Amino acid sequence: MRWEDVDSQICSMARGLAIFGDRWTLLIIRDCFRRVRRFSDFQKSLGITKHRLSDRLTRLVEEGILVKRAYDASGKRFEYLLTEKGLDLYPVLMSVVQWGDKWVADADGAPVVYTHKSCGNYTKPRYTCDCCGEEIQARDLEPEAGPGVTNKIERGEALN
Amino acid sequence: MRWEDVDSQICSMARGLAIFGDRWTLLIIRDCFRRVRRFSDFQKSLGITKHRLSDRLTRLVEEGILVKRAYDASGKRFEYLLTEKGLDLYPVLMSVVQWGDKWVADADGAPVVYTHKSCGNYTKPRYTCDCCGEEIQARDLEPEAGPGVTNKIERGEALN
DNA sequence: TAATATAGGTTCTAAAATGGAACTTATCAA
DNA sequence: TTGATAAGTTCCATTTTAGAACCTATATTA
Repeated sequence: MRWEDVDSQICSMARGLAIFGDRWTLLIIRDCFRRVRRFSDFQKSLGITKHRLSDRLTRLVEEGILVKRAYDASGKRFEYLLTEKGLDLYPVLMSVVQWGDKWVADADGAPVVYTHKSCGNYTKPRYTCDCCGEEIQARDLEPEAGPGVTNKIERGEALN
Repeated sequence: MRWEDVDSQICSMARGLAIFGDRWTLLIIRDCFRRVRRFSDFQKSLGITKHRLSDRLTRLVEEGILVKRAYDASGKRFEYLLTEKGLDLYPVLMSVVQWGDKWVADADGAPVVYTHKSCGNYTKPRYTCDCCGEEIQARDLEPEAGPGVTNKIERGEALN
């Protein structure tokens, strides 16, 4: 199977990764969360080639994760901003950061720490159950076919 | 910059993505969480070529995310299992799944739903502050240089 | 016992993606 | 008026990927 066809699966991970699961894309989005907005600033920050950057930004705009907006009167210089769809990727980034802090940071510790503005404390966000508030790990969950699958079966559709 | 050099940054995201931020790798890990263990089963499930799969599995073993273990007496057939380092990637996968359920699932809804075993309810895990329990979004956090940066500055080291 | 299937790969080739450098076009600043 | 900056595009060499064929060892079937 070609990578470009992975999004044909009925799988939210496959469809998400088809958009941002390749080289550079999530690092570009990381920079967006750090308020990097302009082509040349992405390039300096990432060390990516202009060609690659141009390609990735275009795709992220097509996918509705970024919007491209002129930032000066000439209308020829642009900035790239996260949409709501893009902002919703925050948990993805934070979970990568937390994994990295634990497993691949050097001995000094985490490069960045976070204060939770509303409670004023340093925080290490956790994944918790929205019912009972307990922390969630793989073994705590029991997966089961959801409507995205069962509805299709009821209608007698193939699941590819 | 070459992709293979991104892990030289003092950035937990860059270092994490240097390991699993390329095509296929996170989908292989997804399969591990679904209890896929054998070479041929990964191949059927993913539709990836054998060459690519072999390459990715080898790297994941080198990185300590999977272990390779013989599963029969001959010692010539193997299974790949998540280590603790690999199991810790669960929040990364779940956050991708949840983003995908919201933004790229088709109209029927989520392909998979999850029951929290200990409380018995369907759950959509959330990112919450480990101090106050509130849900966390990008705008709720104030990032700041952590020990991984400040210690190096104190010692007068360059930050590359 | 011979033939076939299965598991877990490796090798080969063509096509696609990437990295690096040079070039373009338009504004801006001295 | 000259040079710098921004936001790209074009070209080419190198790397990565997809697809198919091949290989080796064990297990199963005829």
